[in-house]
Amino acid sequence: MRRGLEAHVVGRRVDGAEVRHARAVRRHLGGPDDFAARVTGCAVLAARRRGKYLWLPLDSGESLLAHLGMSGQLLVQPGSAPDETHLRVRLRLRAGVELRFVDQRTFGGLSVEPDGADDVPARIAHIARDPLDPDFDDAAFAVALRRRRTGVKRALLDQTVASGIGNIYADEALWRARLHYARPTETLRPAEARRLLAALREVMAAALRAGGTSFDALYVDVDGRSGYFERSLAVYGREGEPCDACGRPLRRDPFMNRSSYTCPGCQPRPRRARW
DNA sequence: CGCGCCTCCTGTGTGC
DNA sequence: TGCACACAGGAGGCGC
Repeated sequence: MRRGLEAHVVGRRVDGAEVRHARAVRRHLGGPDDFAARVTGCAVLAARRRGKYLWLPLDSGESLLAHLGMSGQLLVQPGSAPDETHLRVRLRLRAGVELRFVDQRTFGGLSVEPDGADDVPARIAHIARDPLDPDFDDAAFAVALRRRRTGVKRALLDQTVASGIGNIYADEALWRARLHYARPTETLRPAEARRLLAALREVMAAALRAGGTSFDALYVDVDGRSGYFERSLAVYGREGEPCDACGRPLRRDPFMNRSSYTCPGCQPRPRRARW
């Protein structure tokens, strides 16, 4: 998504903005009209990402911050294209081209934010670097993990420990690292923390190469194209199917009002479990 | 202060 | 056939 914005949006000026659903800009403190006023007339200088947040630094000194939530899309569309059913915000870039925020479930949203330290909007200063970031601190990650008093998957989903990891990539990385999701973080040995970090990087890099994980038409890039990483999933969504490593049937457990997928052979539940 | 539960939202699939 | 409900889940707020 970020690469698509870099190719199609960076260097353009926003000629106009239309907020069609106020909830899509609920994190913008000034409200929908202020949002539209703050993006209109601004040129887009870059396309940046930290974890699951994307932002476009503007020549006004502020940034247009986006989170896609579960179902959000940023689409570059000709203005002549019919409005999508769940079109929430329309930005007119130049004659005939629009950047559209489309979001069925409206968990995502846009806002205009002042910058903070490290060229990151102050609003997301609490979001850690993601494991593919060149400045990610491996040793600090291991320390932060061990300091937590919770299960390892809960810690992975906490974006202040490391970012960019959601339910799918957590399950895939834990399987590769042969760790159960309920393993207490404080019992992780240094070698296990290193194995987990390496697995996270493998999964995230492979998913990026594949263009992301697209279960249906909701998960697309700015051109509306799906990724194909779901074909490479080892455990997620594969309840009852044989484990690629040992052949035992994969299991699904309820976890935090969602699901965790594990191999009972490769990832035995720890005697002391936290979840 | 830190952990963990709850809520927001809508479309799809399933079971009765 | 139609209704009810489970499920998908990121993240912030808040209770303990």
